[in-house]
Amino acid sequence: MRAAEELRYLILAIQREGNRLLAAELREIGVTPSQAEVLRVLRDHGPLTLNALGGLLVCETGNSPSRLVDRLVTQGLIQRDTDPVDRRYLTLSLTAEGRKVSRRIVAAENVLHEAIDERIAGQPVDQTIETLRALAAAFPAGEALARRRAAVKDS
Amino acid sequence: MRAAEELRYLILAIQREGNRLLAAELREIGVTPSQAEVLRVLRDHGPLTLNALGGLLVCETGNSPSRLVDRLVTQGLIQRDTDPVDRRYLTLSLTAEGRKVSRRIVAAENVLHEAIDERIAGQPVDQTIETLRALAAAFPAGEALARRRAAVKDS
DNA sequence: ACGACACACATGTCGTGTAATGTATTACCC
DNA sequence: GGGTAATACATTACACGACATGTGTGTCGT
Repeated sequence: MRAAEELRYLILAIQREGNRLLAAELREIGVTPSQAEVLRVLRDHGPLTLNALGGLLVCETGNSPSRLVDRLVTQGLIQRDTDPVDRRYLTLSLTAEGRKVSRRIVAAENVLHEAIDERIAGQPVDQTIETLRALAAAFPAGEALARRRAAVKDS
Repeated sequence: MRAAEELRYLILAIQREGNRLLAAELREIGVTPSQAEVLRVLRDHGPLTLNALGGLLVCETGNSPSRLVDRLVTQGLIQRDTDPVDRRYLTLSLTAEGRKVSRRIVAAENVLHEAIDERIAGQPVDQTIETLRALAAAFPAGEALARRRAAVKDS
């Protein structure tokens, strides 16, 4: 099998399985992996407009994550206010409940991350990350990651 | 950011973007990336039952890919017959049209694979693949890939 | 000032991806 | 042989993910 093809299928397989495992960890918290990412981004990067949030998400490239946010508002985890000076913009922020849930999400993610750490122990992980960064760099979702790294560095 | 977390998001980003690019290539052929995988597997691994097909797919782990096959049958790309000796089983095979489409799919995939090759040129790809194989090995979807490799080797 | 444009967000539609449940068919065991 | 369990597949329900399109809201040129 061609290297690019194997890479593609490996990445697909790992992504699916990681998502499944994370979903299982998050189930009792009552959020999905995508919803968890929104809460994590909102917790780490302050109040955001919908587009700014979308720009920091790896899931849901392209369009604004209106519906993703909808469900979190319905669950009382996110507060959504329209900006009074420019009524086109939303201001999204975590509610108290949302902050509480985001702490549990971090714990659930850590369970997955430790499972990953075990599986890749002894492998050249830094090399691998560098290769994958090169692959992701040109893509919108890769840029979202880079923006998050930059924002963390600033703070 | 922790290595496991960065790995997770990189893999998510690359998978999304790869899927988007492949979907764009496949659009004019009229199939989705998942449908393309079914046609490829069916082309490479002869007639299969639904469960056997599911065992070779990286997309759609777990359940039997009934719906996925449904649409391909509707499009006239797959022939679905019930096994006469054990009527629980299906026999899935490509139609003539399905074989024609599968050839166009290979060409579309090659466009993506060449784009990937360009992006990872100069990177230690073999190392990366080995690391990802270690990560995928324990998972059902990873086993699907291993089964496909084994089946190709046999033939 | 007003009309075209640009911008932010919302909505509709289609095809997954996953889990849970239902249904038909065969195998097993007494 | 008849009832029960196992097996293969189908169906349902929910939430995405992507694309296209719609709807308010503000900006800018004239």
